[in-house]
Amino acid sequence: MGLKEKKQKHREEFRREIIEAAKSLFNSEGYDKFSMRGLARKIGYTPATIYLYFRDKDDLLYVISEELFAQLIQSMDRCVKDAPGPLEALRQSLISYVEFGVSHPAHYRAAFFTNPNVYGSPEEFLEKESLSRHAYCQGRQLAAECIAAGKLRQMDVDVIAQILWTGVHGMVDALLKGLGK
Amino acid sequence: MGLKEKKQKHREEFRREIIEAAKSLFNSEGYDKFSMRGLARKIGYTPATIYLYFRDKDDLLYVISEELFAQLIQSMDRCVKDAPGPLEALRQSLISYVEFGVSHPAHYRAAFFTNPNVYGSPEEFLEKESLSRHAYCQGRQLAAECIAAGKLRQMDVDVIAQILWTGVHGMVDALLKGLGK
DNA sequence: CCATAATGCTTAACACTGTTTATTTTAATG
DNA sequence: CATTAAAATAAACAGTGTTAAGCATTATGG
Repeated sequence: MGLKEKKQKHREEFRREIIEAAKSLFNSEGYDKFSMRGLARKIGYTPATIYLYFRDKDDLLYVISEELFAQLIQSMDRCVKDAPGPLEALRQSLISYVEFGVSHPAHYRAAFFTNPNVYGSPEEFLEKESLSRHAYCQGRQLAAECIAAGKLRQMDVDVIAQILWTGVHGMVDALLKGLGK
Repeated sequence: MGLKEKKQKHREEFRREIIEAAKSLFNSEGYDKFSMRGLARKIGYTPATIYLYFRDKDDLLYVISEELFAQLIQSMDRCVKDAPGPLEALRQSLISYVEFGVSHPAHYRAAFFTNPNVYGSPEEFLEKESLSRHAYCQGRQLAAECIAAGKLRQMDVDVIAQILWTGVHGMVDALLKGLGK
């Protein structure tokens, strides 16, 4: 009987409503001002209701972050498609990472600057198959292709990938802090 | 009469006691678990007492951070003294920055990864004459000397300084997250 | 059609947080 | 010793994330 499916749909629509409200609140109020109670107020429900749709605050933030990383991956894919070669693809991907970071400050902060992290401990991050991790691996893949094509000096792929990520991440952080003057 | 001075000394000794307890609690419990109430419990006083010695939580964290930056500056000075030339001095200073960061994770997080920041808004950071800022300027000075000595390509000092800081900061962040495998 | 079961939501509480005000205790001074 | 100044506190305010218990409303099986 299709009633149960309709129930399920209703449930997921409400989930979406919460996520969208959370995203909006998150962007307007910033990470530290964001609260479950405030979100509940915004959607016109009791705080406890949110917990029927999300395990806890971290779960909600995780879902939001993952959706943003999906966007980043899309953007990186576009870079790869449009680029004439692997080096340019890598270059543009790194640029799109920085753009991604600076255009979603609160989310970027939540994903990378806070503790306890929404992506759990470093070990959990490495084990769990998140979109965040997927984006990183995609960057590493690009670097590998550059090495294979002789466009980048021969070296450990993980080393170069981490150097590159360290660079763009530091860049984003500096820009978010307004240290780029 | 020297009694008032002795009062003052007592006051400062108590301040130190709070700072030391806070530092210890900070390192053992981490940034997010640190609380004024927990600190008060630790030193055997009421939370309100701390507010007779520090304006608020941010003030206390600021003082702690500044003391750590004083250490960093000392370490950088040693690098400059021991190095044979400006380039090596810069190199060693950058290394000591990373070492500084990874050996004081909770403090580093508080100083750089949280919002609201203990160093206030980016504008306030640039205006206020903090030791944090002093350390940065010292690094820039080293870079300038390298350029002057022809050891570094001629370019805008602020640009190279920010590139370097971005690099080591990203490095520390990656290491703190355990992404260095 | 109605009793039963399940669902969705809320109320109320727990255990915290930072911070302030008024009050009491403690210590120093005239 | 009484008075005054300083230090510490109790109690409250306003907020946080989270959960267990209760109350409706809705769907289902007899």
